[in-house]
Amino acid sequence: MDRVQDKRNAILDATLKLISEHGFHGTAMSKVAKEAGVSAGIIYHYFDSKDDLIDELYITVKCDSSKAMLENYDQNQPLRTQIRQIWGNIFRYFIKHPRESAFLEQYINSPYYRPQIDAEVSQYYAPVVACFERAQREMIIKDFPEAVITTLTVDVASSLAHKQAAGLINLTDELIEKIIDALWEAIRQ
Amino acid sequence: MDRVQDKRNAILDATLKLISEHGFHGTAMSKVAKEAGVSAGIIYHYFDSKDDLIDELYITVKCDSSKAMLENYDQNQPLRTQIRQIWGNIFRYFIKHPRESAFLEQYINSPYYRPQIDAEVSQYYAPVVACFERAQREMIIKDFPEAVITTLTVDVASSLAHKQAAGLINLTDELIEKIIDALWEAIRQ
Amino acid sequence: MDRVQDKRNAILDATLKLISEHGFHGTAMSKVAKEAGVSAGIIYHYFDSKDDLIDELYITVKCDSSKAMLENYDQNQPLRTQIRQIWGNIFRYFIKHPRESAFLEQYINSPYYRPQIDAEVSQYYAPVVACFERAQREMIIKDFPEAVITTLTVDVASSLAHKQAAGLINLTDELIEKIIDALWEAIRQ
Amino acid sequence: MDRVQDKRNAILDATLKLISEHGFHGTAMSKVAKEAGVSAGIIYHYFDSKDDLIDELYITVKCDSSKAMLENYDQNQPLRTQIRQIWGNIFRYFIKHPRESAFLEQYINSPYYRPQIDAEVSQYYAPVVACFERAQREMIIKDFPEAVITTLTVDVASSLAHKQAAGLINLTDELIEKIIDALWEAIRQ
DNA sequence: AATGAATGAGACTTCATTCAT
DNA sequence: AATGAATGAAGTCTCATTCAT
Repeated sequence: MDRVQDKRNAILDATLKLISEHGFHGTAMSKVAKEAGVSAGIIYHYFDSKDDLIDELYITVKCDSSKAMLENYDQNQPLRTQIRQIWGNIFRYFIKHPRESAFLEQYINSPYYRPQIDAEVSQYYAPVVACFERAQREMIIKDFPEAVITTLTVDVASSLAHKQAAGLINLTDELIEKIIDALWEAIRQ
Repeated sequence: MDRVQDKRNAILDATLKLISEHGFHGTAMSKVAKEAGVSAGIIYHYFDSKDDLIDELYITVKCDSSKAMLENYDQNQPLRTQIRQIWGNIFRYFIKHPRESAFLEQYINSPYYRPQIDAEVSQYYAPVVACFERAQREMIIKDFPEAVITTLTVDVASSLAHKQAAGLINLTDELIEKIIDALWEAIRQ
Repeated sequence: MDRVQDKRNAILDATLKLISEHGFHGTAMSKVAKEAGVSAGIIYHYFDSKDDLIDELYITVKCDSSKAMLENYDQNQPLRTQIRQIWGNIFRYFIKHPRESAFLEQYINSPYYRPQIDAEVSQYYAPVVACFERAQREMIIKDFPEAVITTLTVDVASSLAHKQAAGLINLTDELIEKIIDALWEAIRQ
Repeated sequence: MDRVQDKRNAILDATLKLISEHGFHGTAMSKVAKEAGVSAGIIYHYFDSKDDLIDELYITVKCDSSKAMLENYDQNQPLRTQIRQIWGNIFRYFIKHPRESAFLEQYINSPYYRPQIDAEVSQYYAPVVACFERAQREMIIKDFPEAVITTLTVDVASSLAHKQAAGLINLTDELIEKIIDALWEAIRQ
């Protein structure tokens, strides 16, 4: 069982590495196999197809990032503190995981992405969504649609992390704090 | 002369349409030719390779969008008005041009993108950059690096337009105004 | 193992046949595949490219012909007998193997040929070279550079075999003997 | 008329240069046009096809080399002197004209070559052939078929010139004299 | 005579997927 | 569960040749 999961994960890791570096098109299944240290054929034992492998990778990364968003999350803190904690987590996650960041951006902007796939991972986001909804009900933040909130949080963080990885910016802790301050000003009421 | 540009543009248009719908990998040169109503071979008369075609399309779209940013731009208005005008232009451009929006996002997040290519189009951005720099010198907006400003303007607008095109959000004029208000709060000093 | 070599050899054989008949340009990879009874893709499992396939074929044929040169070669015989034996072997080889002969001539006179590639097969020629060098040291034959000796042996034989294959000449055993006699007169001291 | 011949010759020259350097396959008609300073279309005004162009080039080069063979040829000299003169001419021609030499070798060893094409140029060879036939009748040289004589003269010279051009040998005047001496020993009776 | 844009067949090569072992 | 040779469709690109101008 464990060994099985190891091999499956090795394949996912190899795929993540190669796609983040060379894109979907630049990532041949044979290269995934070599990078993962397995045979080309066995990938099809764990995944139905290349598309399925990529979808599964998306779900895996999305789950990981969702969990990372809630690190040190404390519902007893003031909502402003909670939201800032989530933001900080998002920023740190993407900066620490440039591969995941690059992969997610590619995936979401590619024809692979179908909104319905997010239904499978929405449960992991639930606490985050709930937190923002509560803040809206309590009129602490503005009444934007969820998609706008996501843009101002996940997408901004991912975009900045991407620029960091490309060397276009140097995101120090201090700068991150300033950006979080700014974003807070944007959504607070 | 005119005819030559017409054919070149027909190829670029076809490429834009197909890539925005089916991605880089899903866009075969033979399909571009068919969509543009030309033979497969002639594409290579106008462009060195598929990569070159895509790079040229990026530059073309980037120029168009840069020009659109400065529509009705009036340097005699207050800086706050100038910046809000630019933002409005960006939002409207991406919403009106979902193909360009989708293409740009795919391009930037793909291995095709190399920061150096932006050097070729930076001149078109110059007035926008100058506007924000002036606002920073006059201490009207916060002293963020340019990349952060770009994220909070172009990237946010592009991301929202993308969600609009996917049906995840309904960007009314009123909502756009509210988002611009919020972003202004984020960067104002 | 054996099967692997079989398939590789089938590809080399098919290439030899087609190139000797239709030239490099007239030999498409798809035709090689059909002639060899394999799929088009598998050729690239055994060879990097068409160029590599052709280079490998050259090395293979060169090795074969080198070995053939030394058939019944006996170092204890007088040097004159040794040299005549080698010449006879060369003539017989090229006449018996018109495909190899035609291929070698095409290859050597094409842009494929780079002198350095012969370094890989020079070891097989070593005994032949050594034999002629000994004959030069013992002042039995003239002191020509190696390239001249090669021309008067391999190249003349190849050229004659080519004409034989084209029906321009009828190389009987008797005529071959006479030509060998003549060549011996040319190089003897 | 003159201008017409100039353009035709420019095309032939360009073809000779490119084929001698890059082979038949590496010589596209568009490159010939560019090298000759003419448009791609006009080539088909002077030649029926690429194959025809190459055949015409062969005939042209063959005529030139045939004429060169007879330079300073004097029927009143002893036959031995006449033959040595021809040989010297051949050697000098090929060494001075490496492009022609390289082209001829490629052509003859390619599927382009059909023995019948030589019928068109045989008239130019006639004096040379006649010279060797006379020498055979007078029993000054051995009674080899014409093809063998050609091999020992034209082919040997061409082969050596080719090696000279490739830097594999240094054909000094002295060495050429020695090779001619050797070849004379080969065919003399 | 001349141009060079245009055509389209066909070349080389890649790669997702299968299957005998 | 695993291998990796094998398939063959499909992709990018080239180029001999044509033709409107």
